[in-house]
Amino acid sequence: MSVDRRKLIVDAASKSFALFGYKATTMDQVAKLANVGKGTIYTFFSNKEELFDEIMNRLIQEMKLVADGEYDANRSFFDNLNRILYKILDFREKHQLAMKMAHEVRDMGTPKALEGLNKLEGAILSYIQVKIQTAIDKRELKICDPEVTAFVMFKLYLALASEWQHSHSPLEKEKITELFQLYLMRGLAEG
Amino acid sequence: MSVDRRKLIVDAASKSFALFGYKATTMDQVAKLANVGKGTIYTFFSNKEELFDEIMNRLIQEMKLVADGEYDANRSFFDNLNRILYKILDFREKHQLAMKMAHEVRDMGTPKALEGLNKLEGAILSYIQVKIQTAIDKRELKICDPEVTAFVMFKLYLALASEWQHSHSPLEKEKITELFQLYLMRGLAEG
DNA sequence: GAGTGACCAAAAATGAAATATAGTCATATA
DNA sequence: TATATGACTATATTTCATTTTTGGTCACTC
Repeated sequence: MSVDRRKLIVDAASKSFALFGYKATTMDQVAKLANVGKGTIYTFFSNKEELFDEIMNRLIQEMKLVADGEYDANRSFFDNLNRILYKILDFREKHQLAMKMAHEVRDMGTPKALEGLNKLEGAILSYIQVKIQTAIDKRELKICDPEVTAFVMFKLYLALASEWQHSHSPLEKEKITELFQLYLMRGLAEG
Repeated sequence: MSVDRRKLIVDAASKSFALFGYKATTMDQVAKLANVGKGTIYTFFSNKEELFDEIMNRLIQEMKLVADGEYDANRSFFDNLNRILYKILDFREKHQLAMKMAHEVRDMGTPKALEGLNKLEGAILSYIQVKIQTAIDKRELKICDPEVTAFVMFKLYLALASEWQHSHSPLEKEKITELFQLYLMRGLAEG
């Protein structure tokens, strides 16, 4: 068989969405980047949104894979959290798509980009939530609402890994995992 | 003397900025609301921005007053934090200006609204930062970077008091202070 | 029959004319 | 004569008709 045209399209679209965002990525451009006729895209995806969905689902799946690959049921919640966080922070490039979506939502309000981000956020939150529930059952975490706790962990992650650098120099990933431990796990109270 | 025209203007502008935002508040409207000729506004404020600055400074000062009024050097950092947080959460109406600014920045990107919000955020952050440093010196808090810690506390506050309700029913203010204690102070780690 | 790009309708960008707004100042008022 | 004012102006914003771009189709090619 000849080259896998579907993969060509998905790869080209991935790059384009991450580089230019949802709106600024045109089907003509994707076709040209993938060295494929525009009509060919529509034999695999019924519209632009479906193509975008596939890319987002891939990102989500990839992050799950990274997390699952690092997760070890025999280790403690903190240990797993630390190592997964660390691994995820290594993927700053992979974050580029999510970053671009966030930017686009912020300064253009593209609805499809917002939808994609929400889906990603939802996937991350429910992943964390399950791990939290497990840790509570194992008496590793204090009793708490897993949904609120997952939400807080995610927001803390965003604050340290992304928002902080809006007005300061970025924190090292070692620093971020360390702060995570201090603030959320051990707590600030002395003694 | 006749009625205090300056106060009339500031009060009218306060209401209008909180109700309609920066951009949608016109000087004509403020003049009409204050029952004052438009030219009169310019005898007190050299332009719209200066009028807005005065309103923001009043908000900042008012919040400081609330915080300082509740602060008691003899009590613990946690105790003070809790009570101040509680008091601030009571002022949901007073937050309306800040909320409106946040909305306006989010979906119109008005630069002056952003500037105002940043000023408010900066004031809050440096206020918290000083209290944190004091608490560290008193060995009430573990040693930590007061700037990052103030930032994290502020973000946690925003997450619980504002962002959470974007996709869930709002948390009671009792719940918010309780979660603050759990996550940041005592920490999630069991045992 | 898988792959294509010229083609079309719909959406978005453009820009010029119409409107609204910040800021001024000659005049009114007390 | 101090202060207060609103008609006025220059600038910024909105509107809207026109042009351009783009998502999606389909008759045709290889």
